Amino acid sequence: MRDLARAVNLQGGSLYAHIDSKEELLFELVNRAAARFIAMAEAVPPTLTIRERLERLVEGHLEVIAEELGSATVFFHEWKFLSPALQAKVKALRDRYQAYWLEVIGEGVRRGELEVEDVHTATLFVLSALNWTYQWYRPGGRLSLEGLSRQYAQLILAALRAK
Amino acid sequence: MRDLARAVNLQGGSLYAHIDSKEELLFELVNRAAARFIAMAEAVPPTLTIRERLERLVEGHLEVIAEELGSATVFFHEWKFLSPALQAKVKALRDRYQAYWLEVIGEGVRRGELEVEDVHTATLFVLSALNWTYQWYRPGGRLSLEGLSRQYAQLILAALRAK
DNA sequence: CAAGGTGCCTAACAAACGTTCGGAAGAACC
DNA sequence: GGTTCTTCCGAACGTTTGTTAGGCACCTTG
Repeated sequence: MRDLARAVNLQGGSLYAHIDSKEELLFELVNRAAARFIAMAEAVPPTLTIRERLERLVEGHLEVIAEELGSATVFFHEWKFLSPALQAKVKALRDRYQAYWLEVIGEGVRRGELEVEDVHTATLFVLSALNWTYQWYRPGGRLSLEGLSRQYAQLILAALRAK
Repeated sequence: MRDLARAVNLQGGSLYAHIDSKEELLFELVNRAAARFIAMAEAVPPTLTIRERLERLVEGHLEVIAEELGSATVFFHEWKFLSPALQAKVKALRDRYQAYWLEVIGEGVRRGELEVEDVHTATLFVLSALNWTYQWYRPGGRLSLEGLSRQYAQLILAALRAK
């Protein structure tokens, strides 16, 4: 907390004029990150083809991670340290986001545009590959965000056997 | 440290009859996990087909994660908190493991059995998908380890456009 | 101008942290 | 049989942790 305070030019105790607890702060951060993922996903028009929707989702997901690498790291790691009540709230958002992906992939399979053995496992596979990028992707690195998005979309569409 | 001590029926201070520091303990754990991944990979006979080698690597990777979910979690998260010197040692092992995967995938591409735009990105993609499983896979869950391995191998081979 | 509110400080709190130390009890070795 | 070694305890150390409290300076509002 004293580190956070210093980062905004305050003394440790002064933070508590603005927040109630460290946990509230953590929740706020994690919650905002989750909300960004959902907002991104729900902004993708369902009228597009499955392929296009997936491409947009991949790009959007990687964009959110890239734009706030710091928050993303906290988002993926520290939500476990929230109280059960707050943890449940975050989990609800996460599930909603995952359900969105599942829905898109499921719809693709139903239309015969994708082909996977199990939609649930396939969804987890895709999100796993995307989530882990926060571990190694660094803006300004060898790979641009656009390049990464394009290649990842390609790999994911191939994995889902897109026609 | 007091928690760790209690887990082996000792008092906090008594641990220090056996170890030098908390960091040494963390390094030991992280190092062993890394070694397990490498040992698994290097036990896969290079005489097999590319497809078989990848299937074995996928299964092996998921097995290591599943067998020590706790260690895996620490391995993936806490290595960042080691001193630069120890961090470098771990990083060397991790790079060696990644290089092994890169070599197999690269060889597959060279032989025309796989087809990817960039071998390096494809390797990161595959390892990303595999690594993240520690976040959600739980033994005894909906999906058996065998089922998961088989499906993941299938998804990965499709992503790499295996012939 | 008085009154209240806001924003921040310094100081302190209790608890938890990693670690050290002296000593006690038992096992192993000459 | 005495000595050394090992294993562990209990207590303490200095630091860091999240958080609270009292007070000062400033701004806003009646």
